[in-house]
Amino acid sequence: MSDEQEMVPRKKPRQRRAQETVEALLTATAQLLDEEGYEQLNTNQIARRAGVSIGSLYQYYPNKEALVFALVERLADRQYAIVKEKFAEMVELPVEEVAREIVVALLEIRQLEPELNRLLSEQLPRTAQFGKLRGWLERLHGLVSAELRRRHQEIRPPAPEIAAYVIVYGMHGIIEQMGMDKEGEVDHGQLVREVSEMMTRYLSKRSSDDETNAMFG
Amino acid sequence: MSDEQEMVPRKKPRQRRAQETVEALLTATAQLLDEEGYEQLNTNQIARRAGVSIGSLYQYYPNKEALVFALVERLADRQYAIVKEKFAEMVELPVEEVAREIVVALLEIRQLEPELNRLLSEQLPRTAQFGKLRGWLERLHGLVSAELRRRHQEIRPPAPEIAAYVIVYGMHGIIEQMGMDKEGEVDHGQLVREVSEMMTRYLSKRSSDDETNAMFG
Amino acid sequence: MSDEQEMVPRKKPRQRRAQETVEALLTATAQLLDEEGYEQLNTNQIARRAGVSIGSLYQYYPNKEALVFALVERLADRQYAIVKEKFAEMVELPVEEVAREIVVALLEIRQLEPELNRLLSEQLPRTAQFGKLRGWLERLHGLVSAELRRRHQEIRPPAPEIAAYVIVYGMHGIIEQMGMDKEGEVDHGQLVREVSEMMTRYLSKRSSDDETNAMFG
Amino acid sequence: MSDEQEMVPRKKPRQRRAQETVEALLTATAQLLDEEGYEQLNTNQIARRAGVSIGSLYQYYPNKEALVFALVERLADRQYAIVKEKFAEMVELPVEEVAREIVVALLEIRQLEPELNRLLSEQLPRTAQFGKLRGWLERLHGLVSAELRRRHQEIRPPAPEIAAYVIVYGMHGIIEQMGMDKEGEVDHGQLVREVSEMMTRYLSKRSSDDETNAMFG
DNA sequence: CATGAATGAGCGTTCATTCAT
DNA sequence: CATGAATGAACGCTCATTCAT
Repeated sequence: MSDEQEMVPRKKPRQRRAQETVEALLTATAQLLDEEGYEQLNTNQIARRAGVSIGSLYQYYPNKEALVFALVERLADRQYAIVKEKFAEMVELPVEEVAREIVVALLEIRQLEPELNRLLSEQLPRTAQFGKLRGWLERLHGLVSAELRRRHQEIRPPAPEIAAYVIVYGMHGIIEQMGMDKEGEVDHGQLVREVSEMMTRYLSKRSSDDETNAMFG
Repeated sequence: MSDEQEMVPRKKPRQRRAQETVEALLTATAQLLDEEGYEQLNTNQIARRAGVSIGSLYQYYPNKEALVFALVERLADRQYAIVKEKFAEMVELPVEEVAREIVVALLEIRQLEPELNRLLSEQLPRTAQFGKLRGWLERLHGLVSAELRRRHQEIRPPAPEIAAYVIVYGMHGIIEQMGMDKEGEVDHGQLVREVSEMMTRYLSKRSSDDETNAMFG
Repeated sequence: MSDEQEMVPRKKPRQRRAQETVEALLTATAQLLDEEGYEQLNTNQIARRAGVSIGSLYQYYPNKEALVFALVERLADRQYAIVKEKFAEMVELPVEEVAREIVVALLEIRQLEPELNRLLSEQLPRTAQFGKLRGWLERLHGLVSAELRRRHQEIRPPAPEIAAYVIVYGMHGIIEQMGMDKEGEVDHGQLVREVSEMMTRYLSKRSSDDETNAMFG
Repeated sequence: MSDEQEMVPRKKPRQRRAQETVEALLTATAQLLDEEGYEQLNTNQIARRAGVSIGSLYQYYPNKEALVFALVERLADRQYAIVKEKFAEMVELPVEEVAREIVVALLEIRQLEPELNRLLSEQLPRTAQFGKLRGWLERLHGLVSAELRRRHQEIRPPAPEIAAYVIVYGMHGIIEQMGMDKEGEVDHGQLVREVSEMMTRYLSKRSSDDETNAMFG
């Protein structure tokens, strides 16, 4: 249906003025995506808002998908870069702080561009063409799996992939909802503490291995 | 642009033949939503696929949003009905089993119509117009909050709303990802056990009350 | 480049008013082809001239090629029908009258719709997509070959295919030019006589077989 | 729309590098005319194929018509030059050889650049703007008329203009079709002999002067 | 009520052409 | 003179919607 080629920019901007044109197009795309939604988004409108002729738009992007894809790609790449960096700093920390660090890192990432994040996850279909939007979660899952495997003696959960899955996608569900909350509806500070607590408890060897029986002794 | 009125069917089908027409339209809508995506969806195509004239389609639905909205509404209502029923059964159970029951209930709900669920959460924007798609989560959050408040003496977390938030949206994040997993990629049985463990531990009074500091003494 | 499908009408007009729409479109196509040329021809203009909405045009024809193709096809079919009929009448005639009859028939055919004929052969590219425009000449070549073979004892030329080729395409070249002549530039009556003479002489067994030597004894 | 001025190159290339640019543009034009057809032809594409910037193209030609016109003009001029030369050699020959010589000359001309010839007569509209493409035929008609008038005592046909018309356009029709034949479909050697025979017989005083009636006594 | 022909606003996209660098 | 970024008129075509039959 939509070739890989259709997602790819048509030509790289070489001159500075071309770079500015591209920047204006992406900014306008983000704005209109917010105001109108993905479906109503259209190239004529984007060009007008960007103060650029429709012809120039088509010099650089073959269609609106490609523009949105560029937005997604930029964001995903920046977010994954941050995740990787955080993980490098994490190797030295005790496991209980790791849990909290992941929570904080995911929040920070979301805060990097909260509007764009909200926008893209609200408006875009979660289809293959925008896989990168969620794709960085898979990469994060890989990192967390590896880290948990490295620390398997310090933690409880048997299979690192499963534990990482629960942590990454569970936290993502919470954070995504936080991104949709209206101001003051929920206390995000408290939420962060509770999410950390949940993750820490989940990873902890303490408590009991035989779960509920021991829980309420 | 999308008034509340625009979402509402034009008239209720009274005769049986009319009921069949509506059914055919909704089935065709679901099929084409899957095959083409929300954006490409169009009324002429839906009518053709349903074996119904375009004029007849407009007898029952004023536009394509209304068709999709009907799909969403049906599903959301059926899902919330199940949730309420489960909760009625839950009041008698010990708290640790409540956690597990919620997990199981959410999975069951997702399994009710897994394809339609995947379809709708993949293809539709998460905007106000399709709020019902996520809206039942809010209602679930209300139910869980109430239940946790009722049991606040049995559990650890201080604020029931916060705890319910963490549980509901965390689990939803995990289950949504499970819905996207390819066959055999992850062991869903193990996942269910681990998610239950996580929720149970999170609610448990044991371990530490003063959070992580006390956890690893 | 251009699929066979692209040439084919989208749907057959069933109702009378649809038939009128199609007729108006083809008439407008012919007019504008004359006024503007094939390259400048465009669907919006055709629809406007036909007094029909652009949407209706696209209900019946997928693009301008298909419209022009329909024009070509109609003409080619009518012309070939005439040729076949003429040939049926010709079987009884002596060979020298056959030559004249072919000349007259080709002229009549051209006179059937002289403007449309001029138009199409002036404006259209002689590519595969409009092959039918010249295609009927091939069919005519087949008929003439067969007739000459049937009469091979009455005529001179050794190979009927070659003779038919010379006659058909030679005459076509002359008639095509006649179609382009401005009024009064050349005496078409005289031309017809001379062309007949040429063809008759060409087919005749008389004169000499060893050509030029005997010609001017 | 297409002023005479629009057909004319903007400036003559003086330096050698400029001459190469023009050459590259015309070569690219011919290639793309073949690959895409006249309608799809466009200046951006021509410039790209020629390895020249679009700005440079517009230094030399004001539009795509001018490029194609240049191609036509070159060919027409070269072809007419050959015709004139042939005719100069022809004045001494006996009339029967003249007929054969014209056939041979027309074939040679067509063979001069068979691809370009096929291309241009296939792809271009036969309208005033490319009149030169057929225009040399008119000039040829003039030459043949004059030659036949000069020799009117040696030949049969009453009016030299009519005879020249029949000969020139008849032969052109045959030769044009030969240019479209697929390899091996028809024996071109035999065709040339038969065409010569036809023309010779047509011009010959023998046989009958009073046309067909006398032919088969 | 069902049908499907007709409508036309409006988005998608191209490409001839200009002009600052 | 060459370059190629930018322009925007204008054509291609779809699809939601209406309405006569």
